Formats: sequence, C-alpha cells, structure tokens
Amino acid sequence: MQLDRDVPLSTMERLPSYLRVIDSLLAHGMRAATSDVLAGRAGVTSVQFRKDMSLVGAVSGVRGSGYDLGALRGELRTAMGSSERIGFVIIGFGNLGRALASSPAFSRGGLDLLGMFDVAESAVGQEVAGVKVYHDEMLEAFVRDNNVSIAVIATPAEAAQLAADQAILGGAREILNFSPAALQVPETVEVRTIDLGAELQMLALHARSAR
Amino acid sequence: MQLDRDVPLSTMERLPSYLRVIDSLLAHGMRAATSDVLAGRAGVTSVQFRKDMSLVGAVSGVRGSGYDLGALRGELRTAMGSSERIGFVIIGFGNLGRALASSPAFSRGGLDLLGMFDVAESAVGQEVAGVKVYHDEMLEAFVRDNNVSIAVIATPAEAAQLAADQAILGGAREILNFSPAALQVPETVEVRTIDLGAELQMLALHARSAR
DNA sequence: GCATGTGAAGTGGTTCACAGCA
DNA sequence: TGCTGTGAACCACTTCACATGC
Repeated sequence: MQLDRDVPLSTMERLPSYLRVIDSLLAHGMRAATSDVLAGRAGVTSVQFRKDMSLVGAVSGVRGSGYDLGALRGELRTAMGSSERIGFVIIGFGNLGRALASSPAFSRGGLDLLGMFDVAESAVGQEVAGVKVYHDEMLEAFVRDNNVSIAVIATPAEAAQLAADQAILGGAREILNFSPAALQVPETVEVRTIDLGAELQMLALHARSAR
Repeated sequence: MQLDRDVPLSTMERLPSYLRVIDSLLAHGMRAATSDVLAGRAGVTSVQFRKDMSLVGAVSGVRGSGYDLGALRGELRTAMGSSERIGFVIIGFGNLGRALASSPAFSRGGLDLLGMFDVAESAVGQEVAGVKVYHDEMLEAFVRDNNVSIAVIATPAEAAQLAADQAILGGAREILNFSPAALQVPETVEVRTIDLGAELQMLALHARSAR
C-alpha cells in the first residue's frame, strides 16, 4: 500500500465514516464486504467508495468478492495517520461545550481532550469524564505547556476571536469554531467553522422551495 | 431583481452568513459597504461575494462606491425566501439538544422551534424558552398536527434511525442529523448530517500532516 | 478612478464506461 | 460471472481578467 500524497481532500473527509462502518460490521462478526454494502452504509455510491480506496492506495479489495475488513481497516488507519495522538481543548463550558466533551465521537481516533475553559467562576473547577474546567486566563499557558494542537471554540460569538487569539498564541494550529463569527487568524492556522444556525437555514431553504 | 432559478447550491449556503454580516454592520450604524469589507467579514474573497450577488440577482451594488446595506439585506432575504415561517422540532434532550434549543442562531430567519422530544421521563415536561419537551411516542402525531417541516436529530446513534422514521411518517421532509449514523430515508427527504467527531478528525489529520 | 459585474478559463471532484482479475 | 480498479468525460464551482458605469 502506497500512501500517495495528494489524495483529494473530500476523499480524506470520508475516511472516518468508512472506518466507522467497517468497525460496525466487524463488531457484527463480518469479515468481508463488497463496496456496495460498505458504500450504502456510509451513504455514498459504490463507485465513489472504490474510487476513494483507489486514491488512498488501499489494496485489500479482491475482484469478484469484495474487501477484507480487517485489512481494510488497517489501511484506512494508516492513510489517516492515526498512530500519533493529538491533544485538544474545548473553550466554553455552556451546553454545547458540555455536549462536545461528553460526545463519544470526540474521544476516538487518537484524540485526547486535555482541558476545558470558561470565564464563569461557577464552571471553573468542575470536571467531566476526568477532564477539568480551567479559567480562560489559563488558556494560553495551558496550550503551550501541554502541546495542544487543536482548540474547539464553543463560546458565544463575542468571545470567539479572543479565545482563538489566546489559543494560537499558545501554539495551537487548528481551530474548530462553533460560533458564527468568521475568525481572523494567521494563514498557518487551519480553521473549520460549523455554524449550526446556518445549517438549519439551509434546510429551511429546501423546505420552502419544496412547496 | 430577478430570482434566477438555478443559483449554485454553494452560493445559497453562503447567504445566511452574508446576512449576518450585513445585520452586524447595520447595527453599527453603517449604511453602505464595499464588497471587500462584506466579503472580508464573511470569510470569502470579494470576487466570490460579487459573483454570488450577481448569481442571486441582487442589484443594490453601485459601481465605484459599494452596496446599500438596507437594500441588499432585503434582496438577500427575498433570495432566501425568508418570508414564510418554517416549524421544526429537536429530538433528544441531552446536552446537545439543549445547546441547540438555546442557540440564538436557531431562532432566527423565520424558523420556529415548536417542540422537543426525549425518551427519558425525567426530561418530559421540562421547558426551554417556552418550548416543551414531549415523549418520543408523541413525535409522529406532533409532526403531523403541527405541520413540522424539519426534524433535528440530537439523539445517540442507536436512536437516530427510529427518530427519523417517525418524523418522516408524520410528514417531515428535512432532517438535520447530528448522530454519526448514515440514515436511510426516502429520496424525497433531504438529510444533512453533521458528524461532530468527523469534523474534529479532519483537523487531527491536518495536525498530523503539519509535522 | 474605483468598485461592481460577468463571460471565459481554470480547478477539483464525481460519475461513466469499461478493462482486469479472482 | 461478479466485483474491483481506473483513465476519461463530465460537472459544479471558483478565479481570472477585463468590460462597465457611477
């Protein structure tokens, strides 16, 4: 298996969901599956799936019969580089921050939640699944001292930019932003923004046009 | 202003964020702005912004000076069809469900949260911002009786498919899915899945490759 | 002169159609 | 024969380059 550099971004984005499907099938005692089955469960077409495997350099497909799930899982993991562990923090201990902290999805795939941050005194000192809540003032130092790579921002819009600045100052290089603010960051920092309101708006759009 | 059918989907997806930027500028007392300013705050290039306005059929830009914010807001609203109000429900009253319910973004743009649903007896009967939590059993009937268009699924993965089925049975035609499950739905139903774990994985990917 | 507006070129990703192999 | 694997065609969106108009 050869790890081609220059796999399309969109392909990489689908790998986690493929991995989840494979895990689920393995858990049901299956050892192999066709691209049709795998793709169906992941919500893509079989061609798309095969193309992705091809681009990623996976070779555990067997013509005429399908893919060996165990081998495929290994290949996808390698492709995703999931060996190294990555530390992250969550800023904002409101409902969303708590939801994220307790989400099982956040504790998989080599990711470690190292700390949470909030401005409210009532939040500071609390603990979720063994992870403590610190005061926002500590953010920069914490990020630096613990070699945190990713900052998840779950604060109100007004506080988002400041949180981002502190995290970046401490050395964070990736930001997952749940506030609707468009963050201003250096080019070297990767930002993904998930605007929950905008997502719902998109569906509303669809709902209206469907009449 | 002519509402061209066949505006690119990606353009439509950016409209809500443009609208937010315009609102914020208006709130600061500004009456006009250039594409450069508007685009910068929305996190896109100025060309992108102008192209979008062009595609949407907006005509409130004035060569040499910029856009009239009041007029532009009206045009974008029309383009988004935001006159009609759309009802939605949230299924799952865990941290995520609560976070969504109290999110300001969810109560804007002609969207009405009509009800929330959960299986836990302890949740049923509670109230958030005047919206009640009902038992999951009521879902189908509620959706039908209240003409709900959109179901937001914030349940664990195991419960997601059932929730979707009930909502669709009741007449919902759009689903915003926060569970990692790939839902099986009829073709007529639009599903948007936001897998929070997958988003973080994507950043982890970036973090690893940056070494 | 400065900022909008837009056909044309470019880019990235998906789908097609079919070759290759158990 | 059945399913994988992949170059080529296709499509959607973005960026460029420049015409347009206040």
